[in-house]
Amino acid sequence: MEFNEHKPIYLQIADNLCDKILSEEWKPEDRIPSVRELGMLLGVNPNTIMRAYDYLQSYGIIFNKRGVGYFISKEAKEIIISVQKQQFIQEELPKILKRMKLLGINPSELLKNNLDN
Amino acid sequence: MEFNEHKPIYLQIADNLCDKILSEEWKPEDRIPSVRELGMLLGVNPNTIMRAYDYLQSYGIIFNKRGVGYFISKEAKEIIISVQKQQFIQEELPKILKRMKLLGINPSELLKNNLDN
Amino acid sequence: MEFNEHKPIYLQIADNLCDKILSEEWKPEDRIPSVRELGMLLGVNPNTIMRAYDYLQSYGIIFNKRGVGYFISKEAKEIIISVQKQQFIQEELPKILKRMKLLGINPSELLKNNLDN
Amino acid sequence: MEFNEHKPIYLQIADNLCDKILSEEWKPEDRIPSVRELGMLLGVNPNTIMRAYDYLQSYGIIFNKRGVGYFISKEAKEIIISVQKQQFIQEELPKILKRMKLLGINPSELLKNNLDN
DNA sequence: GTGGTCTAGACCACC
DNA sequence: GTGGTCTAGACCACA
Repeated sequence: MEFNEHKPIYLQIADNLCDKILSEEWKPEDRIPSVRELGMLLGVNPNTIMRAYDYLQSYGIIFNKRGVGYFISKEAKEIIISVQKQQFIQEELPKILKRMKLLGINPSELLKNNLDN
Repeated sequence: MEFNEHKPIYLQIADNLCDKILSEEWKPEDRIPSVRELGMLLGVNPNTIMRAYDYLQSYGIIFNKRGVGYFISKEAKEIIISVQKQQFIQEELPKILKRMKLLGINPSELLKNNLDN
Repeated sequence: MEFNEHKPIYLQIADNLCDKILSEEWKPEDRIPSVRELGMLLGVNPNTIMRAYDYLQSYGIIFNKRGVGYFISKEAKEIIISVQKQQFIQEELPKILKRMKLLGINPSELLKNNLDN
Repeated sequence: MEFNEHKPIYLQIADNLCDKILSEEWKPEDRIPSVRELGMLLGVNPNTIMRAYDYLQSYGIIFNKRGVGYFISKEAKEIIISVQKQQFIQEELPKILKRMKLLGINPSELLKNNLDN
């Protein structure tokens, strides 16, 4: 895994996990790697992994069984979608459309070329 | 003006000015507010405004008359468009579309509801 | 059984057993569940149950017959009361009252509504 | 400030700040000490202070002005009271009363001796 | 100056 | 073995 320059690593790790949940690579009740394991794997300090897990737990996306590890929660996928979808549609989309308008980019035309991806 | 959590304030201020240039609220040769004025207005440290102006000046979007103030350059609009357009299409758009896919948002449908804005 | 966030599970299990002794759901000479049984029942590692039993045994609340199991001791109830009562009154109560004061909760009023439980 | 053995330092620091807000030693819009300052003052690592501040910010009790510092939010007091009061009454109080009953402590009598504090 | 992130490494309680 | 907390110290971007 390679990290983007300007976004905190722990958030990138969290996002990555969310993507894997959305794509169902990780499913509810799955145990995710321990902070140490994943730290080794990614070449990152366990504390940083911890922070990512903390972040996800605060949203109810993962949960902890004490002394055992972290697990994907049952509602993980719905939570992620609802949080991100709402944020995307209410906050980001208007900005994007406004910006396209200012830049003179026509959304409809654009889509013709990009929908195949 | 409200500031986004994770983006530097000076960039947000610069973006805001660009938007006003694109929408022709500011036109070539217009004098923009002094660093102090704008700082007061936005409740922001003048140094931060300075940084935004520096940034815009480095792109040739605004220029400085010593002892007088900052002004919009003649080519401001074209510069902004050329820079932002290619960045938008090449870097941001793919990410946006990928994300919409993951979230199960259909771009074409979305547009029907949003084109009126 | 659900476990509190910040208190060790083994202590919560021990407390729970004490409550059952105080309420006489468990009586002297009763045999309590084996470590394995209770572990299964609570979805908890048997070691954790063991630790709870060890803890209670160290206070003389339960005792072990080798190869047979754990049993409630004759003096269990008195021991629990004497230990917990003084700890409650000397240590916890002052904190509780102080906190209620800060939160603007009036102890006397509260009791009127709660004494029926 | 002295720290309790078994509760995380960062939470004790957060609680302490809450107490000061409740008692109006700190008021809305006040700037609280920087993480470094308070770290020095308490003989604690700045990271630990940071964690306490993070925690409080997540409840909206304090907020950050970037590059400037942390400030008490307008609603700080109400937030603290509502959070703690609800937790106290709904979660802790029933346990306390149940425990007193089991231990044979009479709430009404107790109050007579303690209300003077 | 401020906070924010990250590392390396330690120690601890708990399972 | 697991997570959780803490320290010391570094580096960075931002105001």
